[in-house]
Amino acid sequence: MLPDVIRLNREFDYLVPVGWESDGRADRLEVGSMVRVVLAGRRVAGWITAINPEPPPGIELAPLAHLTGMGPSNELVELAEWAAWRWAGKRAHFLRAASPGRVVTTAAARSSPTRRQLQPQRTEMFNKAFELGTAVVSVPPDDDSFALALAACQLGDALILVPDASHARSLARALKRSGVTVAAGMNEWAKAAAGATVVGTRPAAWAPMPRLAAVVVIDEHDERFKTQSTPSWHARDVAVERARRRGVPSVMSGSVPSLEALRLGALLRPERSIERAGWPKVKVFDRRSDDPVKRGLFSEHLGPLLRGNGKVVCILNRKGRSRLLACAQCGELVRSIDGNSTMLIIDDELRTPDGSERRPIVCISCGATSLKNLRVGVVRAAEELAALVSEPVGEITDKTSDIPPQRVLIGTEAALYRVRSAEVVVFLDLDQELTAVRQRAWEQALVLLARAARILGPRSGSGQLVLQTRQPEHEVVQAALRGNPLLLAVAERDRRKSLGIAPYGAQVLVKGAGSAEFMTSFGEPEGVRIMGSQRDGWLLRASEHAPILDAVKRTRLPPSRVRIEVDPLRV
DNA sequence: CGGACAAGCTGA
DNA sequence: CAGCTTGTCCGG
Repeated sequence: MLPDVIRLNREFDYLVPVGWESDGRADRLEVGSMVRVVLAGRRVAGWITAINPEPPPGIELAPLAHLTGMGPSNELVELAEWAAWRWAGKRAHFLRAASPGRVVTTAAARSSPTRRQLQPQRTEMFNKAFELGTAVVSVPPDDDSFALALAACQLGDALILVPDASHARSLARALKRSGVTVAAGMNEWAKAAAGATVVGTRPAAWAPMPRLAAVVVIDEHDERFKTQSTPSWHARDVAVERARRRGVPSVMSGSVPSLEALRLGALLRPERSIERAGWPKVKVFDRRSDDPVKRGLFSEHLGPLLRGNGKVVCILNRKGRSRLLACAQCGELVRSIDGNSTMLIIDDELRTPDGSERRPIVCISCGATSLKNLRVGVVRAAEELAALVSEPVGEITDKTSDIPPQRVLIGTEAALYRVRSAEVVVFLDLDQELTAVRQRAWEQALVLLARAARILGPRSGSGQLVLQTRQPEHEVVQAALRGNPLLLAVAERDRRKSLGIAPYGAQVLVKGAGSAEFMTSFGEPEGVRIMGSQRDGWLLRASEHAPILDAVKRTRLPPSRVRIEVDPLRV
């Protein structure tokens, strides 16, 4: 058995108490069962990881103290071992994730609803996706994913992951109406353990699925699938690996296919005309061509557009503190030579955040020496916007619970998740998203645009997406403009390949008080590049995960804290 | 992780 | 040398 003690991370052998044979407990005991034992004088919880192992010689075994209840299946115990390797965590972390929240002694009886004849909405594309084994399907931004989920259910019990709890609820309800037996994520663990289709968010990747027949990951690009705390595992990757091991198909869907997904499976996309029709009309306002004197947060073309009748949502993300500089003369953003990072004024010169490039304070496109700071607070922006449209403006942030009644709203990206529909969505400062210091900044920017597209509706409707930017030629802008998310994927792939970052290379960050000690024990394994002291830690790089993760697994953990982050979003 | 026990430090 | 702190080892 493996104790539920993270630092311990070692298995111990115990005897099955004699009494358990007669009262049936021995029959319920299997790999994954949750038990309590006495270890070094104290009672600890843990999981059975092997039955009848060869105990080490010369040790007198103690009996198990208590059979708590059901736990992860044998299959999930093995998957937990893989995940512990993949994200440099401990098995106990993942076994916890795969265990029921409350004690479960027996699986619920499998309810067999009158399996109404399903109305198959199986489109050609989804069908083909399941035949491929592992596939990515590109869907329009406003796709509700019901058809894909239903197609999966027709193969048998399906594991269906969505990023959002309310989406999970509505999808579960819709599937039930179609006659599918559904368990709601880990909350209905016992029901899932009896055999059901599971619909849930990130934790549901670990739901018990005795008759798993297919895996579906909806909006696979969504960052909510990745945990914030260490080990920060990704539910999409867990679910796809789970399907692969089980030999069942997995299909990932989304309107902005991630490179990770494209690496895992083959891409299926609708005809271009259909794909394009799913995105709204897009207007791009090039801020560089605005009157340099009056240039504020709003393009001069914006006023007439916003004074109409429909609902308007303006997005101004305050997230991140990075300032953005532009030439006061020509409006060009101050960027590095390769254009990939923005520059800031440090010690009276321009520098990239990593310090690799520096130059005097001069605009490279026009030679002017006066720059201006583009950052504007959202409160101020709301006032200016109210003046522009001559009516009150409502504000939405991540703390807003009720949507303000005003016709015109301004807010952070949270607004895109609150508002259901709108006539116009304006990204007041798209450049802020495009230049954010995150590895997936571009992908995330397009995800936001897709989110906006969802509330605006398809091209055939009246919704309009407005982008204010100084980089109208940027792939993110072009992808939205043409309703072709793959335009960005292609550009991103080339960029990441050349930088050697995920999924075309592995990066592991080692931080914390014990990191120096850890690195001594880690050594210098073949195929791993060790980049010295990044801030307070080390960055390990390799062309793939295995050389780093195998070595991490072999490395002894020092007593003081070490934080190991696999494929960090910020480096 | 947390307990056990050993080696090291302090003060009378 | 008791009494306490700090370090290292180990659990079935």
